[in-house]
Amino acid sequence: MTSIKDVANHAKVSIATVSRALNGASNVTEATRKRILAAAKELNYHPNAMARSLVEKKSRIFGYIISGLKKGAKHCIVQDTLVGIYEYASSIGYEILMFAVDSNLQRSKSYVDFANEHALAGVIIQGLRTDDQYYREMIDGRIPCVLIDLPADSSRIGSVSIDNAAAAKEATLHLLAHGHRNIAFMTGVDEASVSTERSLGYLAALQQFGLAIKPEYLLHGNFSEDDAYTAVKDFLPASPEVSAVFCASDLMALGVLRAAKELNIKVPQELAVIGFDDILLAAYADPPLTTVHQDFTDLGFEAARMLYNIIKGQDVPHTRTVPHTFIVRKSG
Amino acid sequence: MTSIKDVANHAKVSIATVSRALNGASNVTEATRKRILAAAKELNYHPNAMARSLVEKKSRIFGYIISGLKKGAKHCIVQDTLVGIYEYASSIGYEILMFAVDSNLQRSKSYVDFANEHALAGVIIQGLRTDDQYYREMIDGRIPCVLIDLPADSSRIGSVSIDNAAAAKEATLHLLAHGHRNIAFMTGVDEASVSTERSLGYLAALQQFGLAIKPEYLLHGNFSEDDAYTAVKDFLPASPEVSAVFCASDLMALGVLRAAKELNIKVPQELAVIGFDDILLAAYADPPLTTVHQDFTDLGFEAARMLYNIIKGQDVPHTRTVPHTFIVRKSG
DNA sequence: ATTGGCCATGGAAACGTTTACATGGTACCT
DNA sequence: AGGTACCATGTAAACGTTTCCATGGCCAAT
Repeated sequence: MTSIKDVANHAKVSIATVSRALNGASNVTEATRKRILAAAKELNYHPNAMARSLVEKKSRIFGYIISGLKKGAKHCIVQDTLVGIYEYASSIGYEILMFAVDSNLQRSKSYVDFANEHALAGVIIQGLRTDDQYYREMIDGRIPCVLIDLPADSSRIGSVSIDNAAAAKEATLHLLAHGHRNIAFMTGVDEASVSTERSLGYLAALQQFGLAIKPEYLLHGNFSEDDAYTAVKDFLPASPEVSAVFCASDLMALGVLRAAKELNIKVPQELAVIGFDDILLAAYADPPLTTVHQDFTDLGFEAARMLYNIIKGQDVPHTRTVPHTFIVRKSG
Repeated sequence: MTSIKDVANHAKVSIATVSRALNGASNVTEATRKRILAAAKELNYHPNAMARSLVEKKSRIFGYIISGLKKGAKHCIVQDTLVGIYEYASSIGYEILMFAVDSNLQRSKSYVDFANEHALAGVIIQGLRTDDQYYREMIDGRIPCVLIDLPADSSRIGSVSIDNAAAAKEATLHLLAHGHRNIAFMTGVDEASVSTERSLGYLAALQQFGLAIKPEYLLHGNFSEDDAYTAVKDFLPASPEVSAVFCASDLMALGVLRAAKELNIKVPQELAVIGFDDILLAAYADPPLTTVHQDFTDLGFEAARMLYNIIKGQDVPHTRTVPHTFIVRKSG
């Protein structure tokens, strides 16, 4: 590999000058800069990222830390988010290093160590529960963080998400407007803030219509298709007055759809079902799912953009709400 | 950050001994090793990846180079593959750095430069066409490569894929066994070896049944749902004798399904449709797609495993065929 | 004409590792 | 007892950058 030394020799200057010229420092004569640029190009020189990071004590790499990256996922959330992160990162010459935190994958090190070892410029965290073992240490550390779908409880870190409460309220209001009065809600997991936000939206809509809140209408699906299926399979026959189920995720809505089919309950005639996320399968479900669309690519892009702003010390808001869309299909 | 120096001071030894102890060199007394390990743990020491890579001239990072990572993909191939790569990489303490090559994303540098700058231990390449601008340079370079779904034309590099020709033959034989004699084939793009392999399998099956090959039955879908839709929309009405279409990808099969629906052609009664890949949507299509299942997570895992073997100089075969499964659903 | 200041460039340190080589002690062999 | 060989440990160089500080030339001001 050709190093800065080779360029220096070739251009008959010192390595210091080469470094300055290549990094756009002002104090280099135009003539020498040109000579250096020419030499660099001729020798096909590309700076060694590690040497640079070592001296700068900071790499030009974003960490993308995700929880729940596992085989056979029924959605492309990670991929879609990655596209957005990648798009922004590549526009500013940054790379993306992956880290998956998975309970059944015993890593020898935590993502905190991971971030430090590679002197990451910043990390984007997605899908993590706030009760995670290392969460506190990470966001209290010295490495800039942007959280996707997690609340930022410190002004030092960023947070990006859609307005989950508003979206959930919107969806519930849609059901209410169509005459539904006994609407069950399938929650995800309590440790995920999006889940509680969506519950809040659901409750707010009921309240707006002056409806009493029935705790027995809150079902627990753990963001899992199977758990939702099980929960609803017992619940629906026992509560025939329920005419609609609003699910905090499409995956759970799919489970509800499956249960309804097995119970011979017609969707949407006898039961309206609404999901959340608009994963790929939502449009292909039978019937196609009415749901809240969130654009994970946008979410990723905005997260990366915010991260870069934080790194650059820009004084920008550290919370960003990305628009969502309510999509009416056939299920409710 | 605590460095090796801190550990050395704390354990009252030189940094060289610390390095040796931590890297499991044999020539360290058990007593000092223990003392060093204790010191490292107490100080929460983690070696700086960049400093290490710099002196070793090789990082412990795999590059994952993909073509066609874009917003709104209708499949999770990248994500699924990533899971497999990640699983193996993390088991050996390696990380994954992403690189997307995309025509509409003008990167300032090529993936060859990318790999060199980061002194990647190796790269896994997926989705690339062999006529790519940098392909030759990359696989002829000094960085170990494993290709997914690309033929390895050199013994220095690895290649992982399913047996595309056999799978395509299997699918075509299935149609033939069900009485179909006029079977059209929807190809992907000629520059993708999987596409030509699948063509070969299709032709081999026809040949086995002693059927003449009709060039007009070869449709061009460019691996695109819309292109397949367009191609078949003209073709089907003009060729009523055709009773089956075998597509080199599920996405194209989806396009065919859509066209058939619009042409009021019943699938599978009037037209059998078979796809390839078994993407998530295949099972949810209407009717559910009969297709060839390939496990991208396995593919990724095997690619990473092979890459590591190559790096370690293991003398293993540089071509690996991962099992596929033919899945009969409702479409053909 | 001398001095002061600015500016382009160079020298060298520093970043945190690994590792080749040097060193000194201990145990074994003759 | 003297020498030798081995083994644990230390010293220092090297990896390729960036950047602080030094240097020297040139121009302008007195």
